[in-house]
Amino acid sequence: MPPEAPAFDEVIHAPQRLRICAALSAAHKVEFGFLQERLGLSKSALSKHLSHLADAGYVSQDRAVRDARSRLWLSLTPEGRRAYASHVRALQEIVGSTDG
Amino acid sequence: MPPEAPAFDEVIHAPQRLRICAALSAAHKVEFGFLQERLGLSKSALSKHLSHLADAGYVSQDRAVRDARSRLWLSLTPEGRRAYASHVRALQEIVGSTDG
DNA sequence: GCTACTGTTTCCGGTATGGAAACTCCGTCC
DNA sequence: GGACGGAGTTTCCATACCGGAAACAGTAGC
Repeated sequence: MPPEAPAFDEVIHAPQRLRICAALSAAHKVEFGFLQERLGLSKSALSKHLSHLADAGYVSQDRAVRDARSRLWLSLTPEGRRAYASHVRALQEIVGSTDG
Repeated sequence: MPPEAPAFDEVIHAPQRLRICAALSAAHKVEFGFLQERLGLSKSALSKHLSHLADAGYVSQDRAVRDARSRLWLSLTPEGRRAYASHVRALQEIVGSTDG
């Protein structure tokens, strides 16, 4: 199966969501609190970004108990992985030969 | 001189401005009309984005006559090139090992 | 001066963004 | 079971961004 054409995705492109997707793409699951601390976001801001990504079908949520507390675990859906990879390709296409 | 640390730049990151910077980085000078057609932007939108970049010191403007018309030529300032390259590095750092 | 073309600025409506605070849920503990 | 506290969510609000349309300004040529 050939890779689909790069597609610039405004939902993913927003700075914080790009970071969120990058973090999620590097792992199977990531805890809400870990993301929050890593990105330096408030709970409400992170929650809103995650809702945004979930509405797009890019992120799925799971609850699990750790340290006697229910916690939220996030992961990219297959569609989310595709969209993220596609967006990264779109970025690479835009910056082209730019020598970072 | 070692390359400066990657710096994520919100001014550059906006989708259209990222494209503008990419286009400018690939050439010495680019005509307003060429940019407009290439990016599919309205005159006002492009003008505003260029003002934004110029305010940040990233873009310089030059007027020259071609075909009996005064036209605007745009180019990245040295600072603009640095900031753009730095932003691209920041993006690469974020997406990390993502296989585009 | 008048016209035509190149950009710029203003006006306006729609939307994104983020912090603070109120609120919901749920597991723990007594 | 009821109180407590942590984990996220939603609401409220204020700010900023964004883009189209239209009015405006500057310049070249007649």
